[in-house]
Amino acid sequence: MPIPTDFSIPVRMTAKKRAFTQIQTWIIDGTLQPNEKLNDADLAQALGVSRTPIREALQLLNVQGFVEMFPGVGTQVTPVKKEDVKKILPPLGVLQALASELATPLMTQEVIDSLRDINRRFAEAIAKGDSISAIKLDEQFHNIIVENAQNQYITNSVSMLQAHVFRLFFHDSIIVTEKSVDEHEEILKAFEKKDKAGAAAISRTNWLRILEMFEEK
Amino acid sequence: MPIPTDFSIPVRMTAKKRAFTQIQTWIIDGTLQPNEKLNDADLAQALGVSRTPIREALQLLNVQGFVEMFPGVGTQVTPVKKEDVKKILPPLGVLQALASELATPLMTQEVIDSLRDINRRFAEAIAKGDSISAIKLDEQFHNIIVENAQNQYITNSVSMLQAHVFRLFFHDSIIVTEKSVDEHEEILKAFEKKDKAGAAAISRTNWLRILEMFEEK
DNA sequence: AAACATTTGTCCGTATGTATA
DNA sequence: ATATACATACGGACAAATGTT
Repeated sequence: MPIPTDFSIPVRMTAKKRAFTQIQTWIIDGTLQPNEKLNDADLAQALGVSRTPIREALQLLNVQGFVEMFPGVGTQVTPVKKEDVKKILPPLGVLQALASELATPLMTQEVIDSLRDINRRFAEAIAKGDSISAIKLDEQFHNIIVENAQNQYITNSVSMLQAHVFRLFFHDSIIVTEKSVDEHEEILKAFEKKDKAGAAAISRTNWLRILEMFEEK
Repeated sequence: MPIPTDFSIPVRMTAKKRAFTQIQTWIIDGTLQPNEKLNDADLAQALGVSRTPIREALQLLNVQGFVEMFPGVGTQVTPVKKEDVKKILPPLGVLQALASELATPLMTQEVIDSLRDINRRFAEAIAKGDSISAIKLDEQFHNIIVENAQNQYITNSVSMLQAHVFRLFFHDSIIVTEKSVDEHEEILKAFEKKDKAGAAAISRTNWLRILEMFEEK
């Protein structure tokens, strides 16, 4: 298992946190392939730390579903099937819809304006065919809505699911289309009209449409 | 006679798992009070193990939101405010509704019958004023539905949220009422009619009603 | 301001369990 | 079946960071 050495080390972090972030990044971007065996001693050497923080990081990644641990046998990157997107998007959709609903009365014009700006850059990224940037901007757009719902339980659940979606997008080159741009704008208009139900409905549609696109392929 | 292979399921009871289960139980039932400081050395001695499995257990509990960790400073039981129930029930409600929707076409009459039996015992517990049993049966009822939705991402999110609900119910003696019994029966009838939308709607109502009850107090 | 006390974070050695020859 | 190799689980000691006197 060749472990890359070209990673940047953010300062002021514990070894555990560094290991967690780095390994998660490697799993999401495919550096560590699905089903790849994870040897804590090797990872420890690659990251220049001992096995303890690696073990702890792997356990957290296990809880989040990125690695599978078989006690006494081994640890490996969770295999990801393309079809998993069909299982992730429905719960993510209903949670995002709920977030939009709860965020509606709390939305200020400033936040809406900044969302509109992100959506503009999102449209540009799509026009340029820059899928990676587009996905990141899409994620950012929805994250801001979730934050404004001011509900930590929703934030936690969503962030976990979104990390998996991100990984799937990366692996299977799922593309977000121009249609999302219009839907985002519709969500913003619903916010401006304080239309809770509308914001929720469009949010859910926005996520489930990706699912439809996927099933057409 | 062939020897069954599903008897060795009792996964090796590791010290970490024991510590995790015990500490979580203590937090949920109030033995460990909100904001109480958790010293890993003390816990290690109390459970007769070293600090390592305690530390690992605390980190898992942290991910689930039961303890807060301040790096280099200390670890404490997450404070719970009664009002948190208002934040937990909405996401739990939409996820349970989604689970009901997805489970509808997969429901067999056998499962529905067993749910009806649980609901009967649920009604008995309420009639006897046995709130603890009632809550547990209510949880069991909904868990079976979630399992039958066959979506691991939903199962994970729900189980995390439900653990917190359980803790709140314990602390604040929130009571489930007879009305839930009828709603459960309505959900079962929707299953039998293969009415996805109906099952989802009633499921969500069932959870949000608890919220209304709470706000009336 | 500086040294102390306490607690957390990390390292590494060892024991235990698992799979394979 | 036994032995061997290997990976994990745990324990105990040291180092670093924080709050306090």
